[in-house]
Amino acid sequence: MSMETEGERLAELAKRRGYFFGASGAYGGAAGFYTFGPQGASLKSNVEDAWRDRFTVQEGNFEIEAPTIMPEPVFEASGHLDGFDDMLVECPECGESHRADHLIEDATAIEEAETLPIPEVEALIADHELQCPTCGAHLAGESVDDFNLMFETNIGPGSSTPGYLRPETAQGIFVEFPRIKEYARNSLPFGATQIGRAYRNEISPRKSIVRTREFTQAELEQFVDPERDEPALESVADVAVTLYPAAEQEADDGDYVETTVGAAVEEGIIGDAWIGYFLGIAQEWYERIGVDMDRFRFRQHLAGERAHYAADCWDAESEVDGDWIEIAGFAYRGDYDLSKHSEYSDDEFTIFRQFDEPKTVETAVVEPDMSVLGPEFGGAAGDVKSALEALAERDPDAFEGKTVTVEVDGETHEVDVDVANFRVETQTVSGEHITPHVIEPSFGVDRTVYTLLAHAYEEDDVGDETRTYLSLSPDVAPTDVGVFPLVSNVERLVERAEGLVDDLRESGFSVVYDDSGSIGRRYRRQDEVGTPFCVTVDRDGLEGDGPDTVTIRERDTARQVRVPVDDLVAELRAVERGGQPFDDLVDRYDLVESGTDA
RNA sequence: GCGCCGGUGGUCCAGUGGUAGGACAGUGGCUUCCCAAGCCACUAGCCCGGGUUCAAUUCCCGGCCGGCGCACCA
Repeated sequence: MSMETEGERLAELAKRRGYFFGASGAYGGAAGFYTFGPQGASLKSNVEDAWRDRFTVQEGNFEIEAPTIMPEPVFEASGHLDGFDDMLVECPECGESHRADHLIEDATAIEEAETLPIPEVEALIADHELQCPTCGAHLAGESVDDFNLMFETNIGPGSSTPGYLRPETAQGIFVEFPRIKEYARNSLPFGATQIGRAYRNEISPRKSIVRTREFTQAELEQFVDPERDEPALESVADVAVTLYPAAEQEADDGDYVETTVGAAVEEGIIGDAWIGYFLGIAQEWYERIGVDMDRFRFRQHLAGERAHYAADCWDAESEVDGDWIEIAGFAYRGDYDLSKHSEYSDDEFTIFRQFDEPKTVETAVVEPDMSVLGPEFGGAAGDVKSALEALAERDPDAFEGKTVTVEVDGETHEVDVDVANFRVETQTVSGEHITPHVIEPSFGVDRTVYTLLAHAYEEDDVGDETRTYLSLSPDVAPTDVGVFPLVSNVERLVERAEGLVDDLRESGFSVVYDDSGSIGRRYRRQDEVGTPFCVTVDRDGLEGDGPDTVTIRERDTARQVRVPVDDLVAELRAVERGGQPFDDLVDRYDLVESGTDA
């Protein structure tokens, strides 16, 4: 085994074989941007399809596609605008970065230091002789850098309508909640999904496609009634998972907890049943698409690591080169997002929930006689009315007497109770508006692709040389099958092979035809890009007594079986899509001896 | 953003103050009935800008890109 890392081997193969490579290379490149080549684009698309099938279709959820650019108020509401506009100053002594605006707010009477221009912030640091909170070194003279992790743009001409490239796909779902809930016929629970690009102007993109400035997320926002809705936990209760709970991470001898989803929820290791449910189906999904489950875990966020709104949060992590990569996050976000958008926008982000039994409530109401209030209070009449309504709700007893007193703009006004038209009404209330809670499984598609490639990378020693192959799952492999004539100088073999290519493509397979060089070379090419099966047309198959046959070769073991041409599509379909093991073909058909072992 | 290291055909590397060589890959041809075989021919490269110099891929400075460490990852 060579000294280079998995990541380095992978990067080399990815460039050479068209999986992914740094983008815009002809112009020197741009850090943090990658192009997926023909193989990579196909693999990624297959991963997205597999995700869509599991998390949208199988769950009965709704997929949407929102814009990648949204106007500024969206991000004011979501909190991203504040969270991204950090002014950082780095300590010259200890290297620690600190929020410059916070330092100033702590040391002065200034409250919104964040809004100050940078030169002024630098001046304030010098004037007040601010020191590094970590080591006490003086920060005067250090430059203050503005870190805005969102890409900003202008919507339309001019700069009057600022917009931002979304830093996560989630906001697209939250913002459109009022529409989506109509589509869901105003009933909880329901889930909305989105697969799309998100953008973060990372300070320092790293590690190949693991941390980029433009990436693809697959997110599910599960909207639930926190008091009534429960997940179908029993369907995943027996799923075995490797958990790394916060308590174990903090313990000196902390270890993984090997358990089942059901037990973990039961024992409170997983704090919420919905989170448990999604960990369960995610576990099964990752396994199906080819993540090595010996290099996979669910890690709970530490208390300090969680976003302030998240009650419980787990990450799915995969191991590559000894590092754990976050490939998905599962957060219980409560009503945080919808409440914020309710507050900031003109729409209601609530669902009407009917009571089991209609309730009878007594409500204090006022219906002021405006024909009296108008002449009496003039321009203030409207405010007086509002004040009366507010008072009735707050303190019905205030209307006990003959007159009632309200205060408007510091002036006291007295109104006859009769004019206010106060009364207590008995109303039947059949339900209430609630803000749904949100459970958010959020998947990083690029990181998943990276994990699949890293975990699929295999090397076999064959004689003196090394056979490299990607043991990709047939579910996601870019090419389903390679088709070759055993030799290219026999016309019959070429024609039959080309005919099979057409047949297989018509049957929905992604097929590569290759007749160049030796057969071994062609097998190796397909091995290296992870094509699970190769079909070879040879003379023996056309000259036998019985029906014509071809061979099917399995990538990982290089075993071959000879199957009748007429059964080829059906057999390939079974091993490609149906999850039927190749062993089954080996049992039923003749094994073909090959010249060398593999 | 800071520090260290690096950047030569598609990929991986060697090398040089007088513009470059290998391996693998690729293309065409010959050969070839099962695992990167062989033969012939071919394609294809010094990251960008500035400086020093008669001359820079080579030396110097800056940038860009990449790797690692620190910070950042809401």
